[in-house]
Amino acid sequence: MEMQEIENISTDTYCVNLCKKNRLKVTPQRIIILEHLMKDKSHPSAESIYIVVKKKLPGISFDTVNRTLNTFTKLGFIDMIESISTPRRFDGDTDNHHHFCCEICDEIYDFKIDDLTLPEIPVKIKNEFVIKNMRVVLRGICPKCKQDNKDADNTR
Amino acid sequence: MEMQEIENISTDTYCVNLCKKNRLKVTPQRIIILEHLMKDKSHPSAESIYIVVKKKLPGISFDTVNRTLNTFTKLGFIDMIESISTPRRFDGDTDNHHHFCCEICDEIYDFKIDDLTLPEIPVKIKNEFVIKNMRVVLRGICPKCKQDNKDADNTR
DNA sequence: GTGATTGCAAACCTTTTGCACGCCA
DNA sequence: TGGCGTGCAAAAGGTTTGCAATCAC
Repeated sequence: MEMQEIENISTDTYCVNLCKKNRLKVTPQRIIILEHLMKDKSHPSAESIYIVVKKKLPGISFDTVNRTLNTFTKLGFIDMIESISTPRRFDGDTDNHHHFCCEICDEIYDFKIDDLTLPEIPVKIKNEFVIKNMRVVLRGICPKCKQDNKDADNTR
Repeated sequence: MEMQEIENISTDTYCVNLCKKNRLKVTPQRIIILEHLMKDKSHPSAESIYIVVKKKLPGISFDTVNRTLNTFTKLGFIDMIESISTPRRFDGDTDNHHHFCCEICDEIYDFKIDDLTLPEIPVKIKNEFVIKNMRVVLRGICPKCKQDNKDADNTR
Protein backbone atom coordinates (compact mmCIF):
# COMPACT_ATOMS: atom_id res chain seq x y z
CA MET A 1 0.00 0.00 0.00
CA GLU A 2 2.66 2.40 1.11
CA MET A 3 4.95 1.11 -1.62
CA GLN A 4 2.24 1.62 -4.15
CA GLU A 5 1.85 5.23 -3.12
CA ILE A 6 5.54 5.90 -3.23
CA GLU A 7 5.67 4.25 -6.59
CA ASN A 8 2.87 6.43 -7.92
CA ILE A 9 4.49 9.57 -6.68
CA SER A 10 7.81 8.73 -8.23
CA THR A 11 6.26 7.62 -11.51
CA ASP A 12 4.34 10.85 -11.64
CA THR A 13 7.42 12.93 -10.90
CA TYR A 14 9.35 11.03 -13.53
CA CYS A 15 6.70 11.74 -16.15
CA VAL A 16 6.49 15.41 -15.25
CA ASN A 17 10.25 15.79 -15.47
CA LEU A 18 10.41 13.95 -18.77
CA CYS A 19 7.90 16.39 -20.26
CA LYS A 20 9.64 19.43 -18.83
CA LYS A 21 13.01 18.26 -20.02
CA ASN A 22 11.60 18.05 -23.53
CA ARG A 23 9.82 21.39 -23.34
CA LEU A 24 6.39 19.85 -23.42
CA LYS A 25 3.73 21.53 -21.37
CA VAL A 26 2.74 19.39 -18.44
CA THR A 27 -0.91 18.54 -18.96
CA PRO A 28 -2.94 15.96 -17.04
CA GLN A 29 -3.62 14.13 -20.31
CA ARG A 30 0.06 13.68 -21.03
CA ILE A 31 0.95 12.61 -17.52
CA ILE A 32 -1.82 10.06 -17.32
CA ILE A 33 -1.03 8.56 -20.70
CA LEU A 34 2.66 8.38 -19.94
CA GLU A 35 2.09 6.90 -16.50
CA HIS A 36 -0.11 4.27 -18.00
CA LEU A 37 2.44 3.32 -20.62
CA MET A 38 5.12 2.90 -17.97
CA LYS A 39 3.00 0.24 -16.29
CA ASP A 40 1.18 -1.48 -19.15
CA LYS A 41 3.39 -4.23 -20.53
CA SER A 42 0.78 -5.54 -22.96
CA HIS A 43 1.85 -3.46 -25.96
CA PRO A 44 -1.49 -1.66 -26.05
CA SER A 45 -3.17 0.04 -28.98
CA ALA A 46 -4.31 3.66 -28.94
CA GLU A 47 -7.84 2.41 -28.47
CA SER A 48 -7.08 0.32 -25.41
CA ILE A 49 -4.99 3.08 -23.87
CA TYR A 50 -7.90 5.42 -24.42
CA ILE A 51 -10.34 3.11 -22.66
CA VAL A 52 -8.18 2.78 -19.56
CA VAL A 53 -7.11 6.38 -19.38
CA LYS A 54 -10.66 7.66 -19.79
CA LYS A 55 -11.55 6.12 -16.44
CA LYS A 56 -9.16 8.45 -14.67
CA LEU A 57 -9.80 11.44 -16.89
CA PRO A 58 -13.31 11.09 -18.34
CA GLY A 59 -13.09 14.20 -20.48
CA ILE A 60 -10.12 13.03 -22.53
CA SER A 61 -10.68 12.56 -26.25
CA PHE A 62 -9.45 9.74 -28.41
CA ASP A 63 -7.68 12.19 -30.67
CA THR A 64 -5.64 13.55 -27.83
CA VAL A 65 -4.52 10.04 -26.98
CA ASN A 66 -3.49 9.49 -30.57
CA ARG A 67 -1.71 12.80 -30.87
CA THR A 68 0.05 12.36 -27.56
CA LEU A 69 1.25 8.92 -28.56
CA ASN A 70 2.70 10.42 -31.71
CA THR A 71 4.44 13.13 -29.72
CA PHE A 72 5.90 10.67 -27.24
CA THR A 73 7.06 8.38 -30.00
CA LYS A 74 8.82 11.17 -31.87
CA LEU A 75 10.63 12.16 -28.68
CA GLY A 76 11.56 8.57 -27.95
CA PHE A 77 9.63 8.28 -24.67
CA ILE A 78 7.94 5.19 -26.06
CA ASP A 79 8.30 2.85 -28.99
CA MET A 80 5.83 2.19 -31.74
CA ILE A 81 5.66 -1.51 -32.46
CA GLU A 82 5.06 -1.37 -36.09
CA SER A 83 6.80 -1.06 -39.29
CA ILE A 84 6.90 2.48 -40.41
CA SER A 85 3.68 3.24 -42.20
CA THR A 86 0.05 2.27 -42.53
CA PRO A 87 0.09 0.99 -46.12
CA ARG A 88 1.29 -2.57 -46.11
CA ARG A 89 4.42 -3.40 -48.00
CA PHE A 90 5.41 -6.64 -49.58
CA ASP A 91 8.57 -8.54 -50.22
CA GLY A 92 8.88 -11.12 -52.98
CA ASP A 93 12.10 -12.30 -51.37
CA THR A 94 11.18 -14.82 -48.69
CA ASP A 95 14.76 -15.95 -48.15
CA ASN A 96 16.29 -15.13 -44.83
CA HIS A 97 17.39 -11.56 -44.86
CA HIS A 98 17.05 -8.54 -42.66
CA HIS A 99 15.78 -5.00 -42.90
CA PHE A 100 16.98 -1.53 -42.19
CA CYS A 101 14.07 0.95 -42.07
CA CYS A 102 14.82 4.61 -42.52
CA GLU A 103 12.61 6.61 -40.20
CA ILE A 104 12.80 9.66 -42.42
CA CYS A 105 12.10 8.37 -45.93
CA ASP A 106 10.54 5.00 -45.02
CA GLU A 107 12.84 3.27 -47.43
CA ILE A 108 13.66 -0.33 -46.55
CA TYR A 109 17.14 -1.69 -47.20
CA ASP A 110 17.90 -5.39 -47.18
CA PHE A 111 21.00 -6.83 -45.65
CA LYS A 112 22.35 -10.27 -44.83
CA ILE A 113 23.83 -11.54 -41.62
CA ASP A 114 26.34 -14.33 -41.51
CA ASP A 115 24.38 -17.33 -40.24
CA LEU A 116 27.09 -18.10 -37.76
CA THR A 117 26.52 -14.83 -35.96
CA LEU A 118 22.76 -15.02 -35.79
CA PRO A 119 21.47 -14.29 -32.31
CA GLU A 120 20.89 -16.95 -29.73
CA ILE A 121 17.15 -17.24 -29.11
CA PRO A 122 16.41 -18.12 -25.48
CA VAL A 123 15.75 -21.81 -24.97
CA LYS A 124 12.39 -21.11 -23.35
CA ILE A 125 11.18 -19.38 -26.49
CA LYS A 126 12.62 -22.04 -28.76
CA ASN A 127 10.88 -24.79 -26.85
CA GLU A 128 7.49 -23.25 -26.20
CA PHE A 129 6.90 -21.19 -29.32
CA VAL A 130 6.69 -22.22 -32.95
CA ILE A 131 9.15 -19.93 -34.69
CA LYS A 132 8.40 -19.52 -38.37
CA ASN A 133 10.51 -16.53 -39.16
CA MET A 134 13.27 -14.47 -37.62
CA ARG A 135 14.18 -11.01 -38.74
CA VAL A 136 16.59 -8.45 -37.44
CA VAL A 137 15.05 -5.02 -37.89
CA LEU A 138 17.19 -1.94 -37.65
CA ARG A 139 15.76 1.54 -37.49
CA GLY A 140 17.56 4.78 -38.03
CA ILE A 141 18.66 7.07 -40.82
CA CYS A 142 19.83 5.94 -44.22
CA PRO A 143 22.88 7.39 -46.01
CA LYS A 144 20.75 9.45 -48.35
CA CYS A 145 18.74 11.14 -45.60
CA LYS A 146 21.87 11.58 -43.49
CA GLN A 147 23.38 13.55 -46.35
CA ASP A 148 20.20 15.58 -46.89
CA ASN A 149 20.17 16.51 -43.22
CA LYS A 150 23.74 17.71 -43.40
CA ASP A 151 22.95 19.76 -46.49
CA ALA A 152 20.02 21.37 -44.72
CA ASP A 153 22.25 22.25 -41.78
CA ASN A 154 24.77 23.92 -44.04
CA THR A 155 22.24 26.22 -45.63
CA ARG A 156 21.05 27.58 -42.31
CA MET B 1 18.01 -9.69 -74.87
CA GLU B 2 17.92 -13.42 -75.30
CA MET B 3 18.64 -13.84 -71.61
CA GLN B 4 15.81 -11.51 -70.79
CA GLU B 5 13.40 -13.59 -72.81
CA ILE B 6 14.54 -16.82 -71.25
CA GLU B 7 14.26 -15.20 -67.88
CA ASN B 8 10.71 -14.08 -68.55
CA ILE B 9 9.63 -17.49 -69.72
CA SER B 10 11.08 -19.22 -66.72
CA THR B 11 9.69 -16.67 -64.27
CA ASP B 12 6.30 -17.12 -65.83
CA THR B 13 6.51 -20.91 -65.66
CA TYR B 14 7.63 -20.69 -62.07
CA CYS B 15 4.65 -18.52 -61.15
CA VAL B 16 2.20 -20.78 -62.97
CA ASN B 17 3.56 -23.84 -61.22
CA LEU B 18 3.52 -22.17 -57.85
CA CYS B 19 -0.18 -21.39 -58.27
CA LYS B 20 -1.02 -24.86 -59.52
CA LYS B 21 0.89 -26.51 -56.72
CA ASN B 22 -1.22 -24.58 -54.25
CA ARG B 23 -4.49 -25.26 -56.06
CA LEU B 24 -4.97 -21.67 -57.08
CA LYS B 25 -6.55 -21.06 -60.43
CA VAL B 26 -4.07 -19.63 -62.86
CA THR B 27 -5.36 -16.19 -63.80
CA PRO B 28 -3.47 -13.48 -65.66
CA GLN B 29 -3.93 -11.16 -62.66
CA ARG B 30 -2.19 -13.57 -60.32
CA ILE B 31 0.66 -14.33 -62.68
CA ILE B 32 1.38 -10.70 -63.42
CA ILE B 33 1.33 -9.70 -59.76
CA LEU B 34 3.55 -12.59 -58.77
CA GLU B 35 5.97 -11.98 -61.62
CA HIS B 36 6.24 -8.37 -60.62
CA LEU B 37 6.95 -9.22 -56.99
CA MET B 38 9.73 -11.57 -58.02
CA LYS B 39 11.51 -8.69 -59.71
CA ASP B 40 10.65 -5.65 -57.61
CA LYS B 41 13.12 -5.40 -54.76
CA SER B 42 11.77 -2.08 -53.46
CA HIS B 43 9.34 -3.55 -50.92
CA PRO B 44 6.39 -2.04 -52.77
CA SER B 45 2.97 -1.18 -51.39
CA ALA B 46 -0.27 -2.51 -52.85
CA GLU B 47 -0.79 0.86 -54.47
CA SER B 48 2.55 0.93 -56.24
CA ILE B 49 2.16 -2.68 -57.37
CA TYR B 50 -1.24 -1.75 -58.76
CA ILE B 51 0.16 1.17 -60.74
CA VAL B 52 2.87 -0.95 -62.39
CA VAL B 53 0.72 -3.98 -63.02
CA LYS B 54 -2.10 -1.93 -64.51
CA LYS B 55 0.18 -1.03 -67.40
CA LYS B 56 0.35 -4.63 -68.49
CA LEU B 57 -3.22 -5.48 -67.62
CA PRO B 58 -5.27 -2.27 -67.81
CA GLY B 59 -8.48 -3.91 -66.65
CA ILE B 60 -7.16 -5.06 -63.30
CA SER B 61 -8.77 -3.57 -60.21
CA PHE B 62 -7.06 -2.36 -57.10
CA ASP B 63 -9.12 -4.72 -54.99
CA THR B 64 -7.86 -7.70 -56.91
CA VAL B 65 -4.31 -6.62 -56.24
CA ASN B 66 -5.05 -6.34 -52.56
CA ARG B 67 -6.84 -9.64 -52.38
CA THR B 68 -4.17 -11.41 -54.35
CA LEU B 69 -1.46 -10.03 -52.09
CA ASN B 70 -3.35 -11.42 -49.11
CA THR B 71 -3.67 -14.79 -50.77
CA PHE B 72 0.01 -14.95 -51.65
CA THR B 73 1.02 -13.88 -48.18
CA LYS B 74 -1.11 -16.54 -46.51
CA LEU B 75 0.45 -19.20 -48.71
CA GLY B 76 3.94 -17.89 -48.03
CA PHE B 77 4.75 -16.90 -51.63
CA ILE B 78 5.66 -13.45 -50.39
CA ASP B 79 6.25 -11.69 -47.09
CA MET B 80 4.34 -8.81 -45.65
CA ILE B 81 6.70 -6.26 -44.17
CA GLU B 82 4.60 -5.04 -41.40
CA SER B 83 3.81 -5.61 -37.90
CA ILE B 84 0.76 -7.71 -37.54
CA SER B 85 -2.20 -5.39 -37.66
CA THR B 86 -3.33 -1.99 -38.77
CA PRO B 87 -3.91 -0.44 -35.35
CA ARG B 88 -0.62 0.81 -34.04
CA ARG B 89 0.68 -0.57 -30.80
CA PHE B 90 2.94 1.06 -28.30
CA ASP B 91 5.62 0.01 -25.89
CA GLY B 92 6.54 2.00 -22.82
CA ASP B 93 9.66 -0.10 -22.47
CA THR B 94 12.32 1.43 -24.68
CA ASP B 95 15.12 -0.69 -23.24
CA ASN B 96 16.68 -3.16 -25.59
CA HIS B 97 14.45 -6.14 -25.86
CA HIS B 98 12.95 -8.23 -28.59
CA HIS B 99 9.55 -9.35 -29.76
CA PHE B 100 7.79 -12.53 -30.62
CA CYS B 101 4.59 -11.84 -32.60
CA CYS B 102 1.95 -14.55 -32.70
CA GLU B 103 0.41 -14.63 -36.16
CA ILE B 104 -2.81 -16.12 -34.82
CA CYS B 105 -3.74 -13.98 -31.82
CA ASP B 106 -1.48 -10.96 -32.53
CA GLU B 107 -0.14 -11.10 -29.02
CA ILE B 108 3.37 -9.72 -28.61
CA TYR B 109 5.77 -11.38 -26.20
CA ASP B 110 8.95 -9.71 -25.01
CA PHE B 111 12.19 -11.54 -24.62
CA LYS B 112 15.80 -10.68 -23.94
CA ILE B 113 18.91 -11.78 -25.76
CA ASP B 114 22.28 -12.01 -24.11
CA ASP B 115 24.18 -8.99 -25.41
CA LEU B 116 27.17 -11.15 -26.17
CA THR B 117 25.22 -13.12 -28.73
CA LEU B 118 23.66 -10.19 -30.52
CA PRO B 119 24.05 -10.46 -34.27
CA GLU B 120 26.92 -8.99 -36.16
CA ILE B 121 25.64 -6.11 -38.26
CA PRO B 122 27.60 -5.83 -41.52
CA VAL B 123 30.32 -3.20 -41.39
CA LYS B 124 28.92 -1.46 -44.44
CA ILE B 125 25.63 -0.86 -42.66
CA LYS B 126 27.32 0.18 -39.43
CA ASN B 127 29.44 2.74 -41.22
CA GLU B 128 26.96 4.22 -43.65
CA PHE B 129 23.71 4.15 -41.69
CA VAL B 130 22.77 5.75 -38.40
CA ILE B 131 21.42 2.87 -36.34
CA LYS B 132 19.10 4.03 -33.60
CA ASN B 133 17.48 0.76 -32.68
CA MET B 134 17.91 -2.93 -33.26
CA ARG B 135 15.21 -5.47 -32.69
CA VAL B 136 14.99 -9.16 -33.34
CA VAL B 137 11.45 -9.94 -34.43
CA LEU B 138 10.22 -13.50 -34.37
CA ARG B 139 6.97 -14.58 -35.95
CA GLY B 140 5.11 -17.78 -35.40
CA ILE B 141 2.65 -19.35 -33.02
CA CYS B 142 2.56 -18.74 -29.28
CA PRO B 143 2.12 -21.53 -26.70
CA LYS B 144 -1.51 -20.61 -26.09
CA CYS B 145 -2.53 -20.76 -29.75
CA LYS B 146 -0.46 -23.89 -30.26
CA GLN B 147 -2.50 -25.57 -27.54
CA ASP B 148 -5.79 -24.27 -28.95
CA ASN B 149 -4.89 -25.69 -32.33
CA LYS B 150 -4.18 -29.07 -30.82
CA ASP B 151 -7.48 -28.99 -28.96
CA ALA B 152 -9.33 -28.18 -32.17
CA ASP B 153 -7.62 -31.11 -33.91
CA ASN B 154 -8.68 -33.49 -31.18
CA THR B 155 -12.36 -32.61 -31.41
CA ARG B 156 -12.51 -33.28 -35.12
C1' DG C 1 -1.02 37.42 -22.17
C1' DT C 2 0.44 34.18 -25.54
C1' DG C 3 1.29 30.25 -27.61
C1' DA C 4 0.85 25.32 -27.07
C1' DT C 5 -2.67 21.83 -26.35
C1' DT C 6 -7.15 20.02 -26.35
C1' DG C 7 -11.77 18.39 -28.05
C1' DC C 8 -14.73 18.05 -31.76
C1' DA C 9 -15.81 17.16 -36.45
C1' DA C 10 -14.71 16.20 -40.90
C1' DA C 11 -11.52 14.41 -44.11
C1' DC C 12 -8.45 11.06 -45.58
C1' DC C 13 -6.35 6.75 -46.55
C1' DT C 14 -6.20 1.90 -46.69
C1' DT C 15 -8.23 -2.55 -46.30
C1' DT C 16 -12.31 -5.49 -46.11
C1' DT C 17 -16.80 -7.18 -47.46
C1' DG C 18 -20.97 -8.31 -50.36
C1' DC C 19 -22.66 -9.34 -54.65
C1' DA C 20 -23.31 -10.31 -59.57
C1' DC C 21 -20.78 -11.55 -63.56
C1' DG C 22 -17.18 -13.98 -65.95
C1' DC C 23 -13.54 -17.14 -66.51
C1' DC C 24 -10.59 -21.30 -65.39
C1' DA C 25 -10.45 -26.21 -64.67
C1' DT D 1 -20.88 -27.03 -65.89
C1' DG D 2 -19.53 -25.64 -61.27
C1' DG D 3 -17.26 -22.93 -58.44
C1' DC D 4 -13.44 -19.93 -57.79
C1' DG D 5 -11.83 -15.31 -58.94
C1' DT D 6 -12.70 -10.70 -60.51
C1' DG D 7 -14.57 -5.94 -60.65
C1' DC D 8 -17.44 -2.69 -58.68
C1' DA D 9 -19.43 -0.31 -54.90
C1' DA D 10 -20.11 0.39 -50.29
C1' DA D 11 -18.59 -0.16 -45.60
C1' DA D 12 -15.41 -0.39 -42.08
C1' DG D 13 -11.44 0.77 -39.38
C1' DG D 14 -7.84 3.82 -38.10
C1' DT D 15 -5.17 8.11 -38.32
C1' DT D 16 -4.66 12.89 -39.54
C1' DT D 17 -6.04 17.66 -40.07
C1' DG D 18 -8.44 22.23 -39.29
C1' DC D 19 -10.38 25.14 -36.11
C1' DA D 20 -12.12 27.41 -32.04
C1' DA D 21 -11.91 27.21 -27.11
C1' DT D 22 -8.99 26.29 -23.18
C1' DC D 23 -5.10 25.77 -20.37
C1' DA D 24 -0.07 25.87 -18.89
C1' DC D 25 3.69 28.79 -18.45
